[in-house]
Amino acid sequence: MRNITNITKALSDENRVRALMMLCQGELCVCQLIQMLGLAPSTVSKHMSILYQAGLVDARKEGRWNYYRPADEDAPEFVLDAIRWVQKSLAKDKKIVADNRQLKLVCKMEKDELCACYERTKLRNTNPAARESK
Amino acid sequence: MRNITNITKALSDENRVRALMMLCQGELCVCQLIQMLGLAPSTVSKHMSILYQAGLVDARKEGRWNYYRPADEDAPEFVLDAIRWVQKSLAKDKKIVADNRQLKLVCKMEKDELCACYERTKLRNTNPAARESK
DNA sequence: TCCTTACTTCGCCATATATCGAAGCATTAT
DNA sequence: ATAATGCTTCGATATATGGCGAAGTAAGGA
Repeated sequence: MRNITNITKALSDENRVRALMMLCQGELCVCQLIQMLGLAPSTVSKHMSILYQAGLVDARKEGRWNYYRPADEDAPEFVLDAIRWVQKSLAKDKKIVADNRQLKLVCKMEKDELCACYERTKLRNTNPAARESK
Repeated sequence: MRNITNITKALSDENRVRALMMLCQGELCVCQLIQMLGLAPSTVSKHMSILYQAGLVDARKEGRWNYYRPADEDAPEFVLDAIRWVQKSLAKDKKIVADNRQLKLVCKMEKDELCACYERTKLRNTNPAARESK
């Protein structure tokens, strides 16, 4: 029961559903998901851990990057069925189709160009005024 | 997209999932659901309206009774698939099996015996002290 | 006509969730 | 060795959700 509601809870947020659908197009690092969702890194990280806890996605660490992908074939049947249901139900969804289009562009971007999501952090750390305030 | 998350939101609460699974055993009135879930009438009513808004259940009014049942064949495919997924995934769930057992007993109960859920209300209305306090 | 019944709606409260920025933690680059 | 990068964890806050009881409503019965 809890297994099932963990899945439905995980899928009850639009941004998490978008993330899962994007991963169905291919493995992505958190950087790319941040770019695509337009949310703070900490928020995206939280979303991914919820999807992970529900068993809907797998994770892989390579150097500094964390890559996520949908749960693979040896996941429980009810997990795979849930993923298939979302995929089937949203295949033609306007927002999802737009995401997939945008995703292709993001996947072509270089890593340093991509991680513009951290620009604010960079600015703060290299800003003398900000440093003084510590 | 919203259609889909309305469904996952509706299914993200254990009591609503239990209710839906019970309805899969056959149409039930709110009275019976209150008895089975052990929640306040207002709470159960709210839960049913959420399931209804998501399209997961249909409703029928007969006299004073409101009967609910799972969405039928002419509902959208993604709704039917969602119901089938829950049914399949929870067919052997301990809590659901126990519910189904208990449900058989509840279905045999008489209506007045059943609506013990309103006892507190009855007591309040027939209690002179309570009346005076108005 | 007035009461009871079977709900639903409303208003409230406690808890859960989504979001952010700050700080922490590995890993890689300088 | 130190700094930067990519991400996670923490703490705070605003909003959403689940729960209840009181009050409202519509139907049937006395």
